[in-house]
Formats: sequence, C-alpha cells, structure tokens
Amino acid sequence: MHNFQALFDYVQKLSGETLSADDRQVFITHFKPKKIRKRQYFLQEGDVCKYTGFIVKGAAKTFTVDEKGHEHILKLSIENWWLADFESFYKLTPSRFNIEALEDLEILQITHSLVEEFIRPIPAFSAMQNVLSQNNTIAAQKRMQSSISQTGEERFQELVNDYPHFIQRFPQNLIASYLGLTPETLSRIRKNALK
Amino acid sequence: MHNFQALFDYVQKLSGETLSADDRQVFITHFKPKKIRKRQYFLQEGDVCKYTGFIVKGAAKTFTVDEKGHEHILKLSIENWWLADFESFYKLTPSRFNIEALEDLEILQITHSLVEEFIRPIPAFSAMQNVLSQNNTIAAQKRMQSSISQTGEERFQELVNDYPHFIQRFPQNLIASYLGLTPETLSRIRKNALK
DNA sequence: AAATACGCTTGATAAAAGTCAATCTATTTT
DNA sequence: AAAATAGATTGACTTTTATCAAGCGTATTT
Repeated sequence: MHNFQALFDYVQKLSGETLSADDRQVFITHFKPKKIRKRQYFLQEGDVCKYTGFIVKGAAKTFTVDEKGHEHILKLSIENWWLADFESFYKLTPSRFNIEALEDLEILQITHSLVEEFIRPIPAFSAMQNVLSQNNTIAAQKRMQSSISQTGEERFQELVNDYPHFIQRFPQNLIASYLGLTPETLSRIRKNALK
Repeated sequence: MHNFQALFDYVQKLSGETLSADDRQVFITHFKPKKIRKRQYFLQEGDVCKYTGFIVKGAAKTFTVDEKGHEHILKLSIENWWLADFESFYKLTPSRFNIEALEDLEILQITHSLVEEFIRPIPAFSAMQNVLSQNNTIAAQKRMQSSISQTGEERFQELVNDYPHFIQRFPQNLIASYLGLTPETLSRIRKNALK
C-alpha cells in the first residue's frame, strides 16, 4: 500500500482542517500511485500535461530547451510539491516544458477533471488550494523581483538563505540554470564570494 | 454614483456566472470608491497593504527602490486589474513595495477581512478568484521563463506581441524597468531591431 | 513666454555574464 | 578494474548590459 499519509498531512497542514475517513477514502480512490525512475520523463514538450502529481519521494526539474540546445530550469521540485505544467494541465494544451525525474520519484497522480469532480468538493482540499495559491503568488512575485533587480551573485545568496536544502540536494549546474546563469558563471561567483 | 459596472462585468466575465441584484448590493455596500491623483501613492514601502483596489480607470506602477536609489518596476497595472501587494495584503505584514498612480486612478477598494466575510461567499466571486489564480500562475510562469532564458531584446519583443497596448500607454523608461533593463539599453535594443 | 521637468538618444567606458575549450575529479556503468 | 559519464573549475575571449555624461526635444509648470 502506497504512502498517502504524506498527502493527508500536507492537506491538513496547509488547510488547517481535518480529513475524515471518508475524505481519505476519496483521495485513495482517485489518486494513482506512480513511480518514475531517475532520468525518466513525467512530461515531454509538446504533450498535454494530463496529470498533476503530489511528490511523496524524490525530485524533478521542469525545463525548456532553447534553439541552441541549452536547458533552462524553471522549477526544481521535491517532496510535498505538486508536479505539473499548470498551463497545460488547466487548459489541456500542449506543454512547452519538460519534466524529468532527478531522483527516483514516487508520486500520487490525478487528472484535472477528477480533481474538479471529486477532490475539490472536499473542504479541506479547496482550503489548501487557496493557501497554496497565495503562497505561490507571493513566491512568484519575490522571484520575479529578484530577477529584474538583482545580480546573479545576489540571487544566489538569496537562494542560499531561503532554500539551503536545495543547494545541498542539487548539483551546481542545475542551481545555475534555475538562477538564469551558466555553470561557469556560478562557479566564479562562488569563488569570489569566498573572499 | 461610482461606476460599479466595470467590476460586475469583470466578475461575470471571468466566472462565467451571473450576479443577482442582491449580490451586486453586497459589492456596493463593501467596496469603497476612491480616487488617487497622478503621482500619489496607493501604498508606500513599510506600510501594510490594508486594501486591494479594482481599477476602474487609470494606471499604476508597483516598484521597489534599491540602495542606489534606482527604481525597479515589478508590475504595471491598468483597468480591470487588482491593485495590491498581495503578500502584505494576505499576511498584513509591512510591504517591500510602493504603488504609485501613473495616471489619475479610480478604484473600488476593500479590506481582506471584508472580502473573506462578505464577498468571497458570493459564488461568482470565488469562481472568478479561481480563474484569476490560474491566469496569474500561468502568466507568472511565462514571465519567469522569459527572464531566465531570453535576452533583453527577446523579452521586449515578447512584450510587444503579448501586450501591445502597454507599449503605447507607458513611456519607454517604465517599460525598460519592467523588463529588468535600463532605459539606455532598451533605447539601443529598439534602434538595432529597426534594421 | 520663460523656466523647468521629463523622456529619449548617443557616446565612451566598465561591469556582468556568456561562450568555447581544456582539465581534473568523482561517480556510475559496463 | 576499466571505461564512460557527469560535474566543477579555470583561462581566454566575446557579448550583453550597466553606468555616467551630455545633448535635445517636448510637455508642464509657473
């Protein structure tokens, strides 16, 4: 039996509400456990993102590949995050992004229509969605603010302060890409910062 | 009597639902019309953003000022947008942003607690919030993607394509700041693009 | 009408970041 | 164990963008 406890804990924590036994059963009925091995894709550019997945274990990157073949990482996702290209997921349009497992992934996945029909009616879940939406708005605003007004070095320092576990968990070339820098530039930034 | 029609139209359009006469009365009771003259502040750094305002007429910029005294514009807002620093508005913490009228503003403003108590229970409104939240997530993702993977010139071209009315309505130095560029750099980018 | 602000442009120079190539180390994979 | 791969670093050089300063029109203000 797959581990739904992480999902229950997460929903309850963010919503501040309790899930009844019946609620839990609805989750268990509609979310499907799935494993994705390292280097496998959860989503490929051009495909429709039919599922969103709650990460129970593992990590993934969401990225594009430009004309020169360079990767640009938009998101790094770990346990207790939702995996999806939400534009494609909401609108059922082909995605511009790839999502690839960086470590073996265990997720609980579900389609948009099943969420709408069965999961969103659960009050704790929609309360969680509201909190999550607020958190995401705030985080997106902060990241955008950094991006337009700070140097690479300042953005890196902010990441070290705000998400130190990301620095430990992911190799530097991925962190660099997430910050909009090349690996060489981040390497030099770190060298200079050591003074 | 202030123009609530723009707000009603907006809520109905985004939600796909109809507002009853009673619903409308709830809006009229709790939203307060306010005028803010050009160059006046809706919000100042360090203050708590107690209100969100629906823009009926006019335009505003949301920006920070860095240690060197340079402005960085995070958002440019016009009719049918909501004005606020949502981090400060949701959490009632002091804001890091300033919001200033670029043109005389007519807004309909309301506090967070009044929204929660009286407005959000209106189904069309909460449906609108859901759609808005999705749209914002998608737009934020797209802008972030541009920021980490494109040059200034490409970001400018994208803005011209996606929001041509912004280019017409705001001076170039504000557009430059919104794109994370100096006015000089944007001026040169445009000169080169004319070839 | 004169004075002032503002916005845009251009030039010269500096700083930040990217590109390409080489090397080194530490894992993985075979 | 050997081979292959992945990640990090460094050097030389280029491109992109910022900075500072000046000049020029056009609104606004007085």
